[in-house]
Amino acid sequence: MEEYLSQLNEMQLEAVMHEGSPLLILAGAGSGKTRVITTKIAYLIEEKKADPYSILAVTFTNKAAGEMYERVLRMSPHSKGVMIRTFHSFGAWLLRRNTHCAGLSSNFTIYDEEDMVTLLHGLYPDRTRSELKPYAGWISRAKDYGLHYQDDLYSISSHEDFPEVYESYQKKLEQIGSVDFGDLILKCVNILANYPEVKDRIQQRFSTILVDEYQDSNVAQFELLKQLKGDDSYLCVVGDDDQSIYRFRGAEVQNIIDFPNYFEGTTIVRLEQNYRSSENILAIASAVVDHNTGRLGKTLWTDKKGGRKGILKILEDQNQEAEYCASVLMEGDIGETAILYRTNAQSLSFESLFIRQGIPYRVVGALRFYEREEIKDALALLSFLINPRDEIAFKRMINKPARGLGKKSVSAILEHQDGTGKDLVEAGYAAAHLLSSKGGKALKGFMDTVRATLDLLGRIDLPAFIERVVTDFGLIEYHQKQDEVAGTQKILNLEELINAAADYPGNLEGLTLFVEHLELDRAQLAGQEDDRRERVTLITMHNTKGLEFKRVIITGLEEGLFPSLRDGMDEDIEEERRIFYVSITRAKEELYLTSCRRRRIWGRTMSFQPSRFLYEIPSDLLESGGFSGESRERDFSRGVRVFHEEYGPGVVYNVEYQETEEVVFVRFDTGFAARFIPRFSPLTVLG
DNA sequence: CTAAAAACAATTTTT
DNA sequence: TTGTTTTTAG
Repeated sequence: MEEYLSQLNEMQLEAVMHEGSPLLILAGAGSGKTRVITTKIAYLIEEKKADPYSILAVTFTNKAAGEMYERVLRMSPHSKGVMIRTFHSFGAWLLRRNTHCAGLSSNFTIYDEEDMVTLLHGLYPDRTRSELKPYAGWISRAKDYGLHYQDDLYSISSHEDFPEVYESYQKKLEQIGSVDFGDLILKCVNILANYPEVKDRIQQRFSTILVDEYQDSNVAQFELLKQLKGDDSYLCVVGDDDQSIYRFRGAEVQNIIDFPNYFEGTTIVRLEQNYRSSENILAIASAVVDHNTGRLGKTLWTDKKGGRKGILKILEDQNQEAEYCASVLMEGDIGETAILYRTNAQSLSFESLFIRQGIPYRVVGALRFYEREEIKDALALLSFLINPRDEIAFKRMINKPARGLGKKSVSAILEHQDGTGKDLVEAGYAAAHLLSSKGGKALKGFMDTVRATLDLLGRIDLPAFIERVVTDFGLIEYHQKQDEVAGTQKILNLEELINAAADYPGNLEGLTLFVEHLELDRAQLAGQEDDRRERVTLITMHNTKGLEFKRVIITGLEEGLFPSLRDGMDEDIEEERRIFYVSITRAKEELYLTSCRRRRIWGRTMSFQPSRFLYEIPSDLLESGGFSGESRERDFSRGVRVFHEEYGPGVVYNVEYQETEEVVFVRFDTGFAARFIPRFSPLTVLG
């Protein structure tokens, strides 16, 4: 322990040794905050003889939780049993142990946003999924803010019918016996608030609570923290307002500012020495984030003087961008390089080039394994076995593959179930006689398979069980055909799913846990081989939080893509800028920035201007000089004001390329819209 | 009821 | 452009 403590600087040591009052650590990027937390946990156990079971540490991704646990285990031999989880996974844990307080059955399943939309669609069949999608978003957001359907929801959505949609959604969800992500937090808050005996038990168990990435906690999570902290509990949170990048998900920076107000006597420790990046890279990051207002403000410094300047490259299109990245990879350590992008879809051009050139890569959390059709199918079957009231899972799988049970059969079963409190297996058997003899037989067959497979649970190991499930319900055969027709590899994915179950016990608890982990962790199976050496990392900017690489290439620095422009509110731009800040500060030694003039989106080639962020980097920090000081180029691009001799002033709302010809779409102030080929038409850009 | 055709949705970021 | 869902014709 001595050795670990001796590696810390003065402020870090203060944070580790601190005890008593609540502690707020304001930790800049690369200032060793994870080291501080892990050392603090190890110190509590080894030096202060704290019981590992009394310590709860909360992080924001499962990956971070796993890494933190590993590190603690390495430092402290007695630390087995420390609970390190994400907020949501902790919520699921607490909820499963107290289902009776929340009106849930013990084996609830967890719905993601797609399932939410499906449920809403079942409730409002006349509306399209895309009409209902915003409602799902608003419900999630409302829950992030701790709001129930009885509360004033105007701040979430001013839509007249939102409260009633939320209400019917919530009631349906509870009837089915499932929860969504928001419920994992909200229901816990309710239980702790309404059941003092549960609250006492939990507060007594977790006398020490630590929260990482506190700037990304939302209001509901803050409420949960307040409930969890007893009079004698020790609470320590670590955060950086400049790295708050989940506002869209309800993250509330205000939580940091409010922390000392709510928890009286809070001690604040600042960590401002950066151990990761060179002086130049840090200067770029600081220059950029300086453009934000409303920061708590802190000055990062490093003793790694100088270093290489940033390298900015303007490319024609995404293919050139990928080729440029490949050339950068060739001249350095591939395993220590990461390619960052704003949207998952951007990984495609890199992947296809790297496959052709044989460059080894790994994609972090992309094309979400668990969102694939076959995986969701298998998961739906398993969910239905766990919770036979799960209507969403039931509807998805009852006629897949086709067994002659269509809409009519489904509504017959549901009607039969209505109000009886029966689960869908009972209701299915009971409703079988209402169908045609063929349909009744098929329905009984399905339900028999349900019972027969459930009977196997506990007798064979979990991978074998899941294999039986996907085989016996005909899923393997179904997707095998699909594979042959479409040349996909769905069977391979199903096999991967089966293998992933190997670490779980072959009983109902094991199965429930397995499904829960898949639901809570999108990246579960995607990044299996974790050895970083020899592979370049392809990753979204959001996913890089907490990671570091010698060389970082930030791609797609184009206005409209990054910053992503939706409605262009200032607050949104500031969040985008923080995302840029997070991205830059991942780099230890070299930072590359690329921007394309054209990019193919949805099969259409669109023209882009360089990101405004590039103009915020001082020229002397970039090797080839930068844009700063230059005024942004005035050319035909989205949002630019133009003038036409005949139609007057207007705004460009789109630019496309047809072959090599630039086509500009203009909406004039009169309301008239038209397209022009600038080479031929009298269109001028207004200054 | 099934299979083919047409319509629709996706590209912001994630637990 | 791509894959999935809904509509339609048989």
